[in-house]
Amino acid sequence: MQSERLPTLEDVARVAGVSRATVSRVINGIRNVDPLLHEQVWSAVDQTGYVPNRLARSLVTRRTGTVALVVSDSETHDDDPFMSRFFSDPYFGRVVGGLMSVLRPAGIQLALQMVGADGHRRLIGDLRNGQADGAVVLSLPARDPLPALLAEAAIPAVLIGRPAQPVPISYVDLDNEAGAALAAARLAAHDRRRPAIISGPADVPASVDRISGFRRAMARHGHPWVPLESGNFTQESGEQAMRALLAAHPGLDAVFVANDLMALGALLVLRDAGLRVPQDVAVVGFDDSSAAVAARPALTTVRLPLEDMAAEAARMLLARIDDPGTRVTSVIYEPTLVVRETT
Amino acid sequence: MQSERLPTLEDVARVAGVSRATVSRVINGIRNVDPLLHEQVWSAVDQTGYVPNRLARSLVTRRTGTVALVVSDSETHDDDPFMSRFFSDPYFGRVVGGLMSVLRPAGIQLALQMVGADGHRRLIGDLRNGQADGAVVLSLPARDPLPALLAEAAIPAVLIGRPAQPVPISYVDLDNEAGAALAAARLAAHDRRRPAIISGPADVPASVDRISGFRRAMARHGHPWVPLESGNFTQESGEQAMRALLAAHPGLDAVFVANDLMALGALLVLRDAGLRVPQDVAVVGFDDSSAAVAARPALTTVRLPLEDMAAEAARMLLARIDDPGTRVTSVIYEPTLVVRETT
DNA sequence: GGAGACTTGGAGAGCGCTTTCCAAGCGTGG
DNA sequence: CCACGCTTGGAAAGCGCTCTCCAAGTCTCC
Repeated sequence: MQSERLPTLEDVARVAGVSRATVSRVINGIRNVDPLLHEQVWSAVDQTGYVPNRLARSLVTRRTGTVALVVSDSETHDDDPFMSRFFSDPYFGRVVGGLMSVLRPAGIQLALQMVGADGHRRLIGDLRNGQADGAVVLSLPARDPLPALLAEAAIPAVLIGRPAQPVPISYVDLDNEAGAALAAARLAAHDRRRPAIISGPADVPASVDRISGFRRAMARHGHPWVPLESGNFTQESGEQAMRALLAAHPGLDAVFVANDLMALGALLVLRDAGLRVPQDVAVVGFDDSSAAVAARPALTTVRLPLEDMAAEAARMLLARIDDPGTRVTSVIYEPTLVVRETT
Repeated sequence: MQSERLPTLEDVARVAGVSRATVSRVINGIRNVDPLLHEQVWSAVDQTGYVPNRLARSLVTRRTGTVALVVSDSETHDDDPFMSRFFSDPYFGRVVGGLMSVLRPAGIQLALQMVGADGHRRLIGDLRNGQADGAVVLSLPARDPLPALLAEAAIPAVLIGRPAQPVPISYVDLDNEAGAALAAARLAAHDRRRPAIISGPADVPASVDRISGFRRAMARHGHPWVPLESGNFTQESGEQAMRALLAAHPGLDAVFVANDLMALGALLVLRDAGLRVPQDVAVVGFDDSSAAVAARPALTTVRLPLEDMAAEAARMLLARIDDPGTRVTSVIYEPTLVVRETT
């Protein structure tokens, strides 16, 4: 890597018999260059095997051709195993896939940035002086100061998921309330009378919305109150919640679970309890992740088009980078219900 | 982001009343600086809110503090949906998690690089002139030219998974043969007499080893030949393979499946065919991914300690970056069998 | 045929940082 | 008391690139 010196613009210029500036013009596709020289330069580039040095270029253009995927988790620390759990969750992969689908064709790199309780200041600093042109933020904890800091520093950024406190930053999200209502409607239509909820953490916006959406819709269908047990989006927590629910409300005949992984856990517990799904208890999940298809019985679930959302976030970010004057906007996706075997 | 100019070394120097060089020394922790000045400099840093510009620093030091995670897939193109499938596979997340566990404490960034059929040359160029200090390579296709190119360009790199052709590059891998043998032993011990294999693509080294390891071990146990059907590591392909196997060998009583996702598919098909697992047919998977625990019945599987492997790869890479003279070495992990309900 | 407008190439000044080289300041021993 | 060696700070030369100026050359039109 450091062995012999790599060819530079200067070298190309020498071989082509022109000045550095001319080579730069040709390479960056600026007109006003004699076709003949144009030709000469390219052949010199071939000859020398020249590749522009991105660092040097970025230093002057103030553009890196990189965006950061910031995974913010101000509540845990570096040695916390939570992070690895997060990465193996399908959620992370879907987001990366979605981002890549628009970033890659645009020739933009994705840099992964994790930031814990302390790193905020540092992150902002790095971002500001050219680590990346902008950031897509996956903000995990409820009261994360990061979105506000980003807005304040005027760093182009797009959040995936609505921030807990209103902040002047663009975001993409799903209409979680509507999604939950969809689930409720399905359950009510099949005449379930004793529904329950397994929710996510009580302080995450998405979680809150799913709960209120479900409860509100159920109220409309004549069930003013729905018991709730909350988990943390892992399969294991889903199992625990299901057990607790079963103990407290043995007669329940429907469960709305705030994500598929927890629903998977719930399914296992129901099975172990000798309850048939969907005959005895109907289950609706949320996300439509690969887990939903893999589940037995296959899970009816609210589709969260995460890949599309991430792709849209990437597009919004790119637009904002191109023109910082772009207005702060948010895109809310409409959920759909994917009916499979558990309802 | 571009609004007002960020403080530079120069600014700090002015505030502290010393020269640029001195500030640089203090910041980079070089001795030989009067404690008094030392103090003054740091307070000036605080005062100005100075953050060193990584780009400028990298340009001169030739160190970026970034390593690339290269996902190489020379056989598909940009618009191929294969990639998104890959990202949602737990495999990707586990690797990222493992890498991060050592990179993050070391203060090193991870940049995601995807490279398709054409991008090799460009990638090498970018890597050579300082996109990253080194690369961890996830090489998907069988005859990928990338490892050889990296070796030739003398770029610090570590592969995850043995390359198809021998190449002078370090790698981490699992002893796939031994893993398959473990599965075979388990099956034989439970007196299964009609085993079958669902393998991965025939040209991927890991796949080949798992097949030969299983067959060899089974031969030792008195089953000289084992029928095989191959898939592509997706759940769906697992289903297809299982169906084909069932059609061709209705009497089979054991299946060794080359990864958990395909095993999940196999399980579903067996269930639909009215076969009980493990009573009628025993199933052993490979990977010990989250899918194995989620499966019903829970999947007996060969554990692939991917997080550990990725972490080790990161450590090896870091060592090699620090001292390019480090010898090319490979670390082979020993597999273990995780017994659950399917055997 | 010459002045003005336009095209095209080159010189050079940085972008923000590190690091070598040098000079000044200090203490010591002869 | 002066020569010598050591410590410590500063000046300046780049790292590889872009891009603004400016000069030279070409063309057009009166």
